[in-house]
Amino acid sequence: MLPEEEKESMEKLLDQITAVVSEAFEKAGYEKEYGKVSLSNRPDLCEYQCNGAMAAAKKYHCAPIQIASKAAEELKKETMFSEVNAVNPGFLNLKLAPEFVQAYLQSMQEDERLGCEKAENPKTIVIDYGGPNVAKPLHVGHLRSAIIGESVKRLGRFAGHKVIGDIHLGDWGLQMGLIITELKHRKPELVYFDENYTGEYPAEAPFTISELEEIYPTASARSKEDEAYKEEAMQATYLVQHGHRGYQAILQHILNVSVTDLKRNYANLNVEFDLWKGESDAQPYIPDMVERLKKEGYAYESEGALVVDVKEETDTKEVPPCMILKSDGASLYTTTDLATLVERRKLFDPDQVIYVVDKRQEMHFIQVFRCAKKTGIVKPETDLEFLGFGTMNGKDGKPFKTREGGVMRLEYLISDIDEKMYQKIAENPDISKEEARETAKIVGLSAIKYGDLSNQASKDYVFDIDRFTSFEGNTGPYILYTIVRIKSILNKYQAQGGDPAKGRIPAAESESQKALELMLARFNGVLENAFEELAPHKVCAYIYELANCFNKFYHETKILGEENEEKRKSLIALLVLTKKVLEICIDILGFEAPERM
RNA sequence: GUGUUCGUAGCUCAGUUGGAUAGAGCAACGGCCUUCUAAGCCGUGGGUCGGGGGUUCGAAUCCCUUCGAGCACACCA
Repeated sequence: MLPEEEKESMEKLLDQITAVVSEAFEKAGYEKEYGKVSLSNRPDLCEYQCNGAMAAAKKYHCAPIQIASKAAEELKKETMFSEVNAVNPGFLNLKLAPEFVQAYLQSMQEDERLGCEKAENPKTIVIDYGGPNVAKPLHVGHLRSAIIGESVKRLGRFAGHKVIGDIHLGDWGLQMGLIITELKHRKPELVYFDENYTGEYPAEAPFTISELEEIYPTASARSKEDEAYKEEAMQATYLVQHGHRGYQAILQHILNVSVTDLKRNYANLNVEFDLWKGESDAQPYIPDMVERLKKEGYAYESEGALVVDVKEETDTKEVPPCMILKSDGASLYTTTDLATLVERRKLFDPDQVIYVVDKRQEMHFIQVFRCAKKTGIVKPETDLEFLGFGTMNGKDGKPFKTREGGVMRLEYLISDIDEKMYQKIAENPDISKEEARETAKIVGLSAIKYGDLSNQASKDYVFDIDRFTSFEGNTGPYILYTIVRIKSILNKYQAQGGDPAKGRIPAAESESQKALELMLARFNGVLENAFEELAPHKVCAYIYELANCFNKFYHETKILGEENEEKRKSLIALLVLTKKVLEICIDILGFEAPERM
């Protein structure tokens, strides 16, 4: 392999400033640690600030303003800043020179990754998200896991890690027995129920997806009233889990039919999984795992069940033991999750496993994680991460329901929103009906995803269709609208014979342009931080601010109307960069922008 | 009961990990389209950061306490 050309990595803007300020502290006779710089929280006074002098005052027994002033003396020699002020009680207020910002953005523009470094030591990360049950339609409860998980996956990939998304299907347990039982009652003549049948089973499933979606709730309801029926279902569950040929063939049909349907649904959400594994895939790993836990003395019998203690001294509350086998010897949720970790280690040897699941499952994962660590199912250094999300509530603050009080099917929710979006877009007479339909889908998805992702994942949030489809303010459509505006200008520029790729970033000439450029410069830092904290909402907050900055700049600045050709070119370059940053960010959030809207 | 998360404008949410005058959007009111998309921009009003105490130069943020809400507490997933 040829040695790659050594490319100078692009240090984040904040780090560059901090380095210079730290040096100034050192030159002034103070420890450089005090030179940490942060974003200004008083934009009226400065762009960046350093509060270190206040902390240093104690150590050096003098007034903070003196320390700040001395550091400021040093900093005034730097060309990086256009303004350096020490103000009471000891703040150091900084403004960057427009030329410095210009140069920074210029190197960002020339870098394919816009100044984001790839991780030097890429990690292998498995993300467990989605988690739908087969034979049941997706409902709104599945929305958050899919949306958040997808975004975290993309954040990780963009950071240069090897990220594997696993849907982790719920394809094991009583539900399978219920479906088989109901099917047997309805169509006892099927070969799957002929115990003497030894031939090949049909390739065609004996049911469609809509039948399947009806069979399960029917069976589930009946099992709650009919003891014998439930008994039968449990027996069927046992048989399918212990190799009954006909039943396993049905299981395969259920899986195939469901997965086909799920793939279609997730594709509509722009969500993709690398792995379509399920709970059933982990089953083969259970016997050996259980055997080992027993042999090595981790697992013991308690009240008839097989458990592993996972208490820790620092616990502020009782953490019940992690149950490996029920008293009847059957496996359960924890068993499957542990076995899945065994499988994942064998197949991928991940450095990190992230579970994007409802936060109410936290206790379960505490137990699983501790048990996995304690018993060596995962390596000590494997990072097991619980990314719990809150409930999606309706306007009344209670879990989201249909008007009738039932669970809202995801498909219906999406088509509702698409329809409202279509009405709005169809108002534009220049857009054909077909294009309006397409655009409505794209914009609708942005409304749903942005509405979700702009909230902190861990908190409950209110899903208000009216608000999300009104498209004003801090919404996905607002972001898209901003991108579409830029596209429109760039298209016109090209139509006039201009080449958007040609220009160089300008030095800011106005307040609004400076603000826009400073915002663009934060890009790499924001993405890095968002991934570190597994916090897509920080990407949302960033693009919202960026879109605000752009729209203000747009409003004040003639771009195509700029007479000076060189200036016009460089303004276009600034638009191109803004567009790139916005597009990368929305791609990470999992949606895209239309050509017009 | 034990533990845990949370409580910020009428509503929905941020708050850069302890900094200066707590910010957005919606809703309300006012202004800006013969000129690059008005799904936009500019402006006005709206707050005891649930209450109380503490830690310190400095608290929405950390500690204690109290009130209120959600959630979880081994044979479901």
